[in-house]
Amino acid sequence: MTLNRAERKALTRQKILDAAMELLASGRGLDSLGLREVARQAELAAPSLYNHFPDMDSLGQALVDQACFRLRDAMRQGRRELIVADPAGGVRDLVDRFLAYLAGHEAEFRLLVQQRLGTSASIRRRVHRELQLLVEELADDVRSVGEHRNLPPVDDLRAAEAAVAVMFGYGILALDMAPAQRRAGRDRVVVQLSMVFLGARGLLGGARLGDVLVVKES
Amino acid sequence: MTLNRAERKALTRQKILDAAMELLASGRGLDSLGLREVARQAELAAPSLYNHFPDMDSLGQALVDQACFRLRDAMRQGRRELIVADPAGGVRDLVDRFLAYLAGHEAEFRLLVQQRLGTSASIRRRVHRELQLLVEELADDVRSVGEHRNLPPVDDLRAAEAAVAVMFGYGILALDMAPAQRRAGRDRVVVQLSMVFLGARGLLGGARLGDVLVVKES
DNA sequence: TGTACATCAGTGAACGCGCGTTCACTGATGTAC
DNA sequence: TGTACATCAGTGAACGCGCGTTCACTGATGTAC
Repeated sequence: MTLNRAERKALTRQKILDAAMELLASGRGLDSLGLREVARQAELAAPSLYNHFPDMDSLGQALVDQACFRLRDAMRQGRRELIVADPAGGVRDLVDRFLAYLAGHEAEFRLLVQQRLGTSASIRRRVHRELQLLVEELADDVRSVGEHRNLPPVDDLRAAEAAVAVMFGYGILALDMAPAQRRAGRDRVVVQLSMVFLGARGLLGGARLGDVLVVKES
Repeated sequence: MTLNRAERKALTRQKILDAAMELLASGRGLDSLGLREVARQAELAAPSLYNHFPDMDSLGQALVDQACFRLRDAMRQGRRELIVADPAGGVRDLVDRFLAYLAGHEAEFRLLVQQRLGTSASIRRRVHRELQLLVEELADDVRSVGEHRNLPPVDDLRAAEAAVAVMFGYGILALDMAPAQRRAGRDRVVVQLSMVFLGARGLLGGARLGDVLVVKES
């Protein structure tokens, strides 16, 4: 396992990214990271960072890219397992996947959510695009459930958007919770996503707000 | 209109807060604001700030307090007008109030949302408490609609939470939109809130995900 | 395989700069008599 | 009302500090022959 120059360089680059994530893990914001501070954490001389990133902004970009990649990777694990056979189980599974991601990638989640409102327009767009992909994948799942069960169609994109908003909203609160408390919130999110998906079917079925909905006899 | 010393001091304090908000309005984060920078914007000498705030953290607290106050103030305007007579109109009205708030208080909204994930635990709690109050007021409205129309009860707190999550999620996206585009998104949010509230009724009516809901004949 | 040269990731010293904070001071406002 | 003193919001100069960045340099790795 003797490495050539390019491989060593890639390792150092990753060491820098890891060092920056460690600093972010303490709750800091991307804007407040200093070059010297990251270098210190990575056990490198400050000027060395210039061999890998022209400035702190592009380091930030790289961090966000990495976090985006890992979010989608995590949310894809085990997708579409139960949902067709058991929509309610599918929602629970979705929430559990999200909670598992959150438990394992807290700092990255915080980074992504923070950067939806960050200073850099390009990073904001990057994160929004990533979340849009998440929404679209979820919408696909919603649609395929409906098709396999011969349910009336549904505005799946809107429903998926709302579902992601609910999950992320809970994720933000969960960052300040102890693990047990987090798990206790699971049912709450499951209920809220159920509201969204049930309501989405009802809405395209012609219901209006204020109507009483009942299960259709089949 | 000759002012005494305390009144002048209060004015200067507000001038400092306004200066800080102006800096934040350009998209900057609270952490990155410097004391000298704020002093410059407020047209004061740097040490003057110490006469009003012991440090930058407490200036941040004051900014967040102000933003919290204005958010609830704005969201209360015209509350409960239409909702009892016309639930769908009530949702539209809710969304419009939120969009009006957003249009008029962009920097404050950004500040609040950023600080849900900020460095200061006390500020995070402050914002979360404020949003919780917003949720509870909305839940009250949802409940009163149900009561006046003899609808089955509903998990109004959960529904209101989901609704606020959806609105805020849209608000974040809207910060990067032109005004016309923002208004165009109104219907999308209205649809999503309708999903939530309709689904909430269905859910407590015993429906499960995957069921088809129809309007109950009365 | 051996040798001479090129590349380039990482270094330590140095720079100028703006930061937060302190201090003694100013002068207008407020208070006591 | 007038006078003497106290208060205190705001100031300008000065401090030490860590920052981002530049530079010439080192020495291991890679390449050409």
